[in-house]
Formats: sequence, structure tokens, C-alpha cells
Amino acid sequence: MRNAEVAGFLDEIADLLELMGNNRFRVGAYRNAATRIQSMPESVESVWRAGQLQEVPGIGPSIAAKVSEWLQTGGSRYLEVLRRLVPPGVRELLTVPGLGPAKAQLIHRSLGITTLAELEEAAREHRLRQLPGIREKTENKILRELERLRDRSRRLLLGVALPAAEEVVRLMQHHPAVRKIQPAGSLRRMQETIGDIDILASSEQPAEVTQAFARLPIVKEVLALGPTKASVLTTDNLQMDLRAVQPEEYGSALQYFTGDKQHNIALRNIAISKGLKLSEYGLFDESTGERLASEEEADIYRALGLEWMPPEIRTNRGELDAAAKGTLPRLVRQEDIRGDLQVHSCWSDGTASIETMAEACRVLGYGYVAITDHSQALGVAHGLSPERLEQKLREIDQLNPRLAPFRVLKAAEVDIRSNGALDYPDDLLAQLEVVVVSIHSGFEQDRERITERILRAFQNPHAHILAHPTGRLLNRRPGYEVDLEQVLRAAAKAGIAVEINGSPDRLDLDDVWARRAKELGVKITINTDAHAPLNLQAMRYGVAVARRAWLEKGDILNTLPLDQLLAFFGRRRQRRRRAA
DNA sequence: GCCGTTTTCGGCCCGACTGTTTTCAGTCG
Repeated sequence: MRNAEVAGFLDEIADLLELMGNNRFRVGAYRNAATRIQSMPESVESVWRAGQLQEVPGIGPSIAAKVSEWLQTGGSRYLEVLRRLVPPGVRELLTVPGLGPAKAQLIHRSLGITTLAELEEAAREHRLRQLPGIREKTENKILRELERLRDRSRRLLLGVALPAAEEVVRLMQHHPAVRKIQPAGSLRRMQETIGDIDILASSEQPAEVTQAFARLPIVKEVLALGPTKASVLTTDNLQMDLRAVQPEEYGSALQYFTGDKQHNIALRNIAISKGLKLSEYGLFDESTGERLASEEEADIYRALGLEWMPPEIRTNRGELDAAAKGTLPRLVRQEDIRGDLQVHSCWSDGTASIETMAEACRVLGYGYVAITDHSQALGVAHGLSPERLEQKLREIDQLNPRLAPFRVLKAAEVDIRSNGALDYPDDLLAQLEVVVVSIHSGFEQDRERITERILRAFQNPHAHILAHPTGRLLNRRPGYEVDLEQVLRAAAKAGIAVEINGSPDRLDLDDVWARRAKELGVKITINTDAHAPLNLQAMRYGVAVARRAWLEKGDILNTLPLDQLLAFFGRRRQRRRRAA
């Protein structure tokens, strides 16, 4: 999957063109193409091989030729030319918030600055303020932003940003001027990582709301404060933006501030094609100026001939078409989940007993939990020897009668060894009701070897679920090299389910691949990988990934009642036995 | 550079805030 790589080179072209002062629509065309390719469910390479690049919206003859050259040669002559015209560090100047192409180019041309370090030096020596259009405030802002960039070069995990935003909503919602308030932006779309936290409020006195927000005790610094918008830095160094609108504009504002950008642009174009104009203030008749909808989000969509759609799928990847045709999916909901199929206890590296974890699951309304402690190879996590595992199974036997009708499932997270063998003998695996297999070592193996290793593990008749299929940790490590397309095809064929791991730093599979898995007929499980009772809450993040992937209740195994779930796993064993 | 249920040319989403300016450009989302 080279989509990210291809998107990256198109984005670089866009940046360089922008720095050279090119037509902004041409720049936008490259950016748009990059976004399209980045979020495409299929591999750009296979689309290119099929000769269908130009059928992708936003890709015309010129960009198709450059992508084609890139895929064939790993380079682009056009990009090389641009790189010679703009020194490499100048592009980096664009990463400073507040510095756009115009100021970056001005600073580069006038002062010869090509790196962030030189920029900082020039700001400290007050050389920037000698340039036209830059004075003391801009210079200070650049210094502040440079400092923040060092602190905060990474995007926030959803699991950090969402609780922080919900805390602010709790603090603000009883303010007398506030009518409604909720998270918006990428947070409402439940994107896996978040740039800035966006919150939307409605009020007859919006200025009071932005001021109250700027005065919250968690605010460390006020970055901007106006009558309808405020932007602050919290004591945890999170940037939060609050917009306050009139109550009758709440729906259109919520629609607008939820995005994403591509969805909004497409939606506004639909409005234009109907002689209407859409902004955060409402949907207007272009000729009369009459406001047709604005109070509720669903009113906007309905007035445009569309069904309302959940924020998670607003990415302009087919949802507008589906909404027009009335074929939107009925996305899986958290209430549909009946159990968690990857949970650890203190038998290996968890912090709580099996009973405590089971009780916590019961409180969540689940009917079952698979206690999947690590297998023997994972020494660092106190993986269980076969003897210890058997002891654990006896404990579960004793526990279940007391918890009935709730069921603790006998299970393990079994390492796929470097040669593809599973880390327990088959007769022991046969005693387990749920066998989760995963990779925890040998990340440095090459792509073919790791892929082969996983495919070999699928041959084992006792394997049920492939956990965290890429091994990535968001903001920390990229995951091992693996041919997921091949893995998913093999999983579909072998009847192996694939996990969406809801742990906020994993979210693995991601939404793009989960959607691909569905297309290939792979069953999904959404698990938390909880190592403590509180971690069980991560189910909401896993469900969010599934929703972003357009998954429905029927795609998710752990929405099944226990007997049907066990029957599914049992069928695989029977089928494999007959085949043998 | 891309695109077309009026268009193969002439458009391209829309508005708020900031800073440096006396009316607006740049940036952001």
C-alpha cells in the first residue's frame, strides 16, 4: 500500500508550488488529489495497474502522469525541478502556525532563511520585524509557535482529546449563557488522532460564552479571543477552539464545524448546483437570500435531498452518494457489543484478577469476556507456560458457575512465532474457546517473511482471531511491514476474524483497512486489549473505527450472542478437521 | 490542475480573526 507515500509526494508538490506563489487552485488540485489517494480504500498501485487513475475524482491527465512516473521510477522529474527552485528547509517554515506561503517566501527571499533554527535566530534578533507586514506581534507569535512546535510535534490521540473536550463541555454546560455545547471537528468524527480540539456552543450572548471559555481554570494561554470564537492553550498544552453561535444557527454551524473539509466542499457544491448557498449560518436561496435551514443539522441535509449521516463517515468517500440514494449503512453502535474478546488479567501482564475484569464487563452489560493472557514466548509480559495456562483454565471453570449467565471464555493471546508456528501445542489450543493470535516480536523481518508468517498461523485450525494486525503504536512506532491485502484475503478464505483493537494508541486495523476487510468478506471483532478495568472503556474508540469503516452490526462477531459466537468459532475447527 | 444534468472555458467553499493597516492581505479551519 503506497498510498501514503504517493499522497506525500503530491503534498510536497503542492507546498512547493504554493511557496512559489502559484495559482492557488492549481495548488489545491494537488492537495485534493493527495487527500483522495491517502483516503482511498484500494491501493493506488492497483488502480494505476488497472489504468484507472484518471477515474479517481480530482485526478486528471497531469497528476495521473506524475503518479504513474512515481510508481514506476520512485521519483518525479517535476518534483526535482521544484526542489531545486525552493531550498528544502523553506517548506519546513510552513509548519509554523501563522506562517503561510506569502510570509514564508518573504522571509526566505529577504533574509535568506532556510531552516527553523535560522528563523528562530532572526526572530530573536528582531530582524523579522523589519520586513513589510511583520511587526513585533508577529515576531513574538512566531517565537511562541516555534516553542510549541517542539513541545507538541505530534497529533493528539483520540483517547486523550475526547476526554479533555468532554471535561470542558461539563464545565461550560451550566453557564447561564450556554444553550447547547458539544465537541465538533475531527473529534466528533472520531478520527484516530486530532490536531486541535474544536468545541461548538450556541447562545444568545456568544461573546459571554467565548469569554467564559477563555477564563476556565484549565486555560494556560489565550491565543485568540473574539465575540464568536476563542482559541486557547490548556495547562496540558492542548489547543482548544470554541465557536459560539446563535441558537437558530446551531445546526448549520455544527454541520460546518464537523467537516471534514472534503465533505463540506462537496456539500457546498451540491448546494451551488441547486441554486443554494451553504455556510455556517445556514442554507440560503442564492437569488432571494432566504434562509431555508439552519437550526438542526438534519434540516440542512434534508433540504439538499440527503439523509442525515453520522459524523464518522463524513469524509467524502461515498457517503453523499449513499445519502442521496437512501443507501447509507446502519452503522454498528456501542450498545450492539455483547462482549470483549481480548482482555488480560493478572495471570500475565494485567493488573486485575479474572473475576474483577469479568465483573467490570458485566457492569458494562456484556454477556461474555475472553480472558486472553499472553503465551509463554512473551516473557516480558509474564506469558503463561502450558502448566500455568491449565491452572488458569481451572480457575475459570470454578468462576463461571458463580457468574452465570455471564461467561468467562477460556482464551489466550498466542504469539505467532518468527516461523509462523503458534506458541502453544495444538492439544492445549484445542482446550481454548477463543484463540487470539498476534505478533509481538521479530518486527524487523521483511514484508514477505512477516506476511508468510501470518498466513502460516492461519493454517492452524485452532486460530480464531488475528489481533492488532499491523502492530503499530500511534505516535510511537509505525508497525511492521506486512501485505495486509494478502493477509485479509487469506483471513476471508480461512474463516479467521480480524481485530479492530480499540486501545487508543493502537486502533489497529484502521478505518481504511477495516473497510477493505468488509469488502473482502472478513469478519471483524472489536476488542479493547484491556489490561485493567478502566481500559474496557476503550470499546468506544474501537467502535468508532468500525463506524468510520462503514461497518454494520452484522460485520462484527462480538455483537453475536454467546451461543452463536461459539458456533462460529466451532465451525472453523470442524471445517479444518474435515479438510485434514 | 480539474471539471461540466446550462459550461471544453472559466470557474473553483466561505467566513472569522489578526496584525498591520486606514481598507486589507494573510492565515486558518
